[in-house]
Amino acid sequence: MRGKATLRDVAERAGCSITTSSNILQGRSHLYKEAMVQRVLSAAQELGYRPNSVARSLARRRTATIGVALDPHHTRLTHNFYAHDVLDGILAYLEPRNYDIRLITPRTSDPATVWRRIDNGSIDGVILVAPVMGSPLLEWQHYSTLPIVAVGSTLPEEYLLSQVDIDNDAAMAALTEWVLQQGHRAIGFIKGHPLHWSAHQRERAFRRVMEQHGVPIREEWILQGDYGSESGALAAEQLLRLPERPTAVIAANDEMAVGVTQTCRALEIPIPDVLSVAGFDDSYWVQRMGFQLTTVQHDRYQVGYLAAQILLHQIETGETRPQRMLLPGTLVVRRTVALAHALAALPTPPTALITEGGSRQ
Amino acid sequence: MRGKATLRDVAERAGCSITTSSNILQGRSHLYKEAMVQRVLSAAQELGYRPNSVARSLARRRTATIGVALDPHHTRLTHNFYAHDVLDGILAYLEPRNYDIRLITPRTSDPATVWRRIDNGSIDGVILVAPVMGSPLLEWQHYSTLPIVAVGSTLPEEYLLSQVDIDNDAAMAALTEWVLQQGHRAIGFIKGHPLHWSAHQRERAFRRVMEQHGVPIREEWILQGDYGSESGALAAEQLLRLPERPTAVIAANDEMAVGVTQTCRALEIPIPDVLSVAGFDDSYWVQRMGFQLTTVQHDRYQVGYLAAQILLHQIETGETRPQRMLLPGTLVVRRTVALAHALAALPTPPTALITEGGSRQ
DNA sequence: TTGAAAGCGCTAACAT
DNA sequence: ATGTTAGCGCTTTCAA
Repeated sequence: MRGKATLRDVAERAGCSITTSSNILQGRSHLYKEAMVQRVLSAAQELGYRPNSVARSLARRRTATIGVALDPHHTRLTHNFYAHDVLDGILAYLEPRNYDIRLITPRTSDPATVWRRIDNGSIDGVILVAPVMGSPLLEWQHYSTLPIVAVGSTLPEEYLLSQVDIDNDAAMAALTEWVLQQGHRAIGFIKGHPLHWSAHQRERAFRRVMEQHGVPIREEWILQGDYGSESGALAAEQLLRLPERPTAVIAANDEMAVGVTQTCRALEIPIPDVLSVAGFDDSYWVQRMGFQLTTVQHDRYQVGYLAAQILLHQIETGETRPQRMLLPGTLVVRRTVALAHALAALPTPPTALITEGGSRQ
Repeated sequence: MRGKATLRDVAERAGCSITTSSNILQGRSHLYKEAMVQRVLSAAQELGYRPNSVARSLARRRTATIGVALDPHHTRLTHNFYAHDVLDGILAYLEPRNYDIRLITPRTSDPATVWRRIDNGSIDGVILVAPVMGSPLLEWQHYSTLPIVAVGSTLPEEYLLSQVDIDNDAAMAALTEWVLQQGHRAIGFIKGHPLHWSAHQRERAFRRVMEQHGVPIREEWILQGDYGSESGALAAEQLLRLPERPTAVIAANDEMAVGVTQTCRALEIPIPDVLSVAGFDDSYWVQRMGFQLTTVQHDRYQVGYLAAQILLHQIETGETRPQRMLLPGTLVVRRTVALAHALAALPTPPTALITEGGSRQ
């Protein structure tokens, strides 16, 4: 019985038409006499009636479901903390609005296949999570007319997509500025995964600020990483073997920064006394595990939340002109970046800033 | 045009009936003449036809979608690494079978509301992820007849649910055995969150093994935690303030074990020289962040994978008798548990065992 | 105030 | 080898 009563059953029991039941159960009871309303309501109650959302979707041509598509490049959700925060934000926005989420994790790179799965009539719109360069997700133009919002990758305009992301450029610029303000001039940089736009944006910001301050960039101190901690550890090994070492290194994300600290521990190079290390992202687990990493914090939850909001707006209004939204980051000063030895006191840190744990020892 | 061609359009263009198109596009082309097949196929191709999955679901009374319901107790996916692994496993099983996933994250504790969202005709079955004691997810009996599999919580039989989980009891027993074998007799224990069945199961296993070995349990060394690292840190503080301290402490999960190491660092208590610490779960991030924690590893991915498999089996066969499947863990010996001072060489470790990093220094 | 009827796009018996 | 027909369970004009 339960879970299978249909509108027709309710109508029969209440002694009215299906239309009437439908209307009343959808809240249009002002059209009917109080008695009718009661009959329908209690019939539904007694039968444990619950509308079949599939039938409803078909009739309404609206599914109240949005898709969340993860880039096939990120094969495992587990290892993709970015997605977790974003998903949380998306869920937080959608849940109270009675939208459901369909998780789509294509395992192929063929856009036709990918988009056949995404746009098959079961969702009203889709959020693309951190599409990398060459992602099939970005080839939507030939395959779908669904409202789309991309998050976690600031894409070139030509993709014609609404986007919400953190402001990689501004945040990395601020971080670099700050490291410079601490008196460092010999600064290394570990780049992120080359298929991620963010990696390039972060690197570019670093370079620009260095140039603006007239600080020379030593190319041998710029190393390739892939956002994984091992790559950070490896890069650090290379870096620290060099005859001339930097006094500080900025990693394009926290995980690589942790890799650097691991190498330093192995090599007995004290942080920050001999080498200052800065990360980027303020990753939950890094923070959680007690690393006192100086980094930049972002509200990725908010990224998801806003993306969902924009998407729903697009769905509901039909207004689908691409818009881009970049959220600012916040410098988080902890303990892994020290004043450079040579120089003494310098102007105090910039505006937006969190200081934790007091002293920068 | 794209995305909106219907079966009817295809039929018209191919000059045949809707049935014919439907049959051919579903792969029943052996029924038809080659010419017909070609006409339909190319008509579909030209129109960019893609079946509407909502309509198909309604007609077939099958959605090819399964729900993954997260316990409302775990408000944020971000902080719930358990769910990540399990989700990965679920996705890995379902993706190639063309099943989709609907993520359901109820924010209320009212079972009627929760189940109205879950069982609304849009899914063929549901996986309950780590339901805690008192979870609305467990009140399915009055609200749903859907096939259900619970993962991440080994529930009492009376819930009449199929379950897949790690074998908390056996794994904690093995870990405790091993700590005992290292010569420790003064062993503390930090309990997990009291609403999790796993917390009780782990504690019980610890106690049982201690008793079996005739090692007295000191209740002041058994502390309450909540699976969070702060709770581990706090518990350690209490523990280490005691006049008599244990030589080893087992935390009911890795995160709390990390908390313990943090307290130890602050108090300058060397691990494992003065205090041995063991964790449980072999969490990805803990491992990743370079903690050399001795712990127990579980294949949570496999838990998800199997759960999906069992669920699909139930859906496809109608066979819904509850079954329980517990996966064994593996001891992972790293560096945070040392031989107890008093005692020298003891019998070598038990069977299933991974040794990493060589020496247990 | 209520109900009849058409239809959402597809599937699947059951003809022919 | 192909088509007719009757739904799936609901929404929504439109008429009464």
